[in-house]
Amino acid sequence: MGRSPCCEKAHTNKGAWTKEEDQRLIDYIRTHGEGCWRSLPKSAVLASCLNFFSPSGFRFSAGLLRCGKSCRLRWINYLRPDLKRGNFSEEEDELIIKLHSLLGNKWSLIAGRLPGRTDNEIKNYWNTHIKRKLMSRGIDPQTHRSLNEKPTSAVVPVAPATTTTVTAAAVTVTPPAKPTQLDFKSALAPAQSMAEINRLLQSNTMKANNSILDFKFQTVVKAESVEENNCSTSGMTTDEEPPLPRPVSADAGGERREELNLELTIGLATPSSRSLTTTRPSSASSGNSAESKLQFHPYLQFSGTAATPTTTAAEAVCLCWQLGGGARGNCHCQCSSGGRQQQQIRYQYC
DNA sequence: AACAATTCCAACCGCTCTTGT
DNA sequence: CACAAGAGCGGTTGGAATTGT
Repeated sequence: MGRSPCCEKAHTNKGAWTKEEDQRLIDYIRTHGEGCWRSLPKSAVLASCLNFFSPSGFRFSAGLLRCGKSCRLRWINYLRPDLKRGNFSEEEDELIIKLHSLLGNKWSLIAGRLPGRTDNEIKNYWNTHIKRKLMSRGIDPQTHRSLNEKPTSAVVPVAPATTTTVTAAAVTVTPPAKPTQLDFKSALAPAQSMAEINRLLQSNTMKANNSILDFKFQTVVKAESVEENNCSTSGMTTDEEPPLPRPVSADAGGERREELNLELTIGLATPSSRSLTTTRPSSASSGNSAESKLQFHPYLQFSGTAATPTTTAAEAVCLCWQLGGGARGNCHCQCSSGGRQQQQIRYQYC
C-alpha cells in the first residue's frame, strides 16, 4: 500500500551474520543506543568511516550492509547483553504453558514475563519442545484441553480482542466496554480456578523475575434474559475463589451466560521485553514539545508500586541497565505517574 | 563412511499498529 | 483526514547440526 521497502535489497547482505557484522552493530549501539533501525546501517557505515578504529580496537573493514530490520532483530534476539542463553528450566516451561493458555500466541507478551528470553526464542521453544511435551501429556497445545475431550463450539482460547496501551512502564491490556468473553474451561486445566491461576502466576513470576505482576482476573457473572436460579450475582466482581465459569459458547443466546471480564495488566518486568526496550513515549521523538525533555530510557526496570494499577504511584525506583556489558546500575530517576487509571509513568533520562 | 531423515533455531517476510506531517 | 515512515509482531523458512539407517 504505497510503502517503500524497508531497505534496498540489492545492496544488503542476507543470511547469517558474521562476527565482524555483530561487532560493528554492538559498537554502534553502544555508542548511539537503540532505535532508528532503518537509518542504522547508513549511520554505521558513516561511523566506520569516521572512526576507522573503534574504541574497542575493532577495525572496520566495510559498512554494515544490512537492512535496519535485520539489525534490530539481530540485536534483540542475539546480541543484547541481558539475554539469558541456555536451556529453559522446568519453571520456565510451566510458566510458558500457563501464559500461553491465557494469552495464546502472544509471544512478545509471554517473553515479557520471562527475563532474558526473547519472543523468538520462546516461539521456537514452544514449537519444538513444549508442543510435544503437552501432546505427550495428552493436552492439545492450541486449546490446552485434553486431547480426548470432544471439541465444542469453536471457542478458541486466544487473547481477547483488546486495545493495548503500551507505556514506558506497563503494558495494559484493556478489555473492551463489553466484557471479554473467554472460554476458561477450555483455556485452562479443568481443575484450576481463577484464584488458583492467579496464585500460580503470581508465585511463578515473582520467583522468575522478582518484580511486578498484575494479572487480575475478575469473573463477571451475568444473568441474561431469564432470571434463572434467583441469580443475584449480576455484575459481581470477585477475586475470591469463584466457581469455575462455564464455557461461553458463541451462540449462547437466551441461556444464562457467564462472562469473564479479563482485566489483564502486565507490568513489564525486565529490559528483556521488546516492548519496553523499544517503545518510547511519543513525545520523546519530538524535539519541540516540552515533554521531549523527558526521554525514553531503553533499559529501565521499575520496582516498587509505581507500575501497579491500583496505586497513585508518585515515585518509582528505576534500575538502569547500562549499555555495554549489561552492568546494572542503580539510580533514582524522576518518575511521575499519570494517575491511577493511565499509569503513564515518565522519567528523565539518567 | 555415506547418505537420509529429523531437529532446531536464526533470520526473513509480510502484515498491523503507531506516530508524525 | 490521508498518507508515509518507522517499529513491532507472529508465522514461516533455510540451512546447519544431529541422529538414524
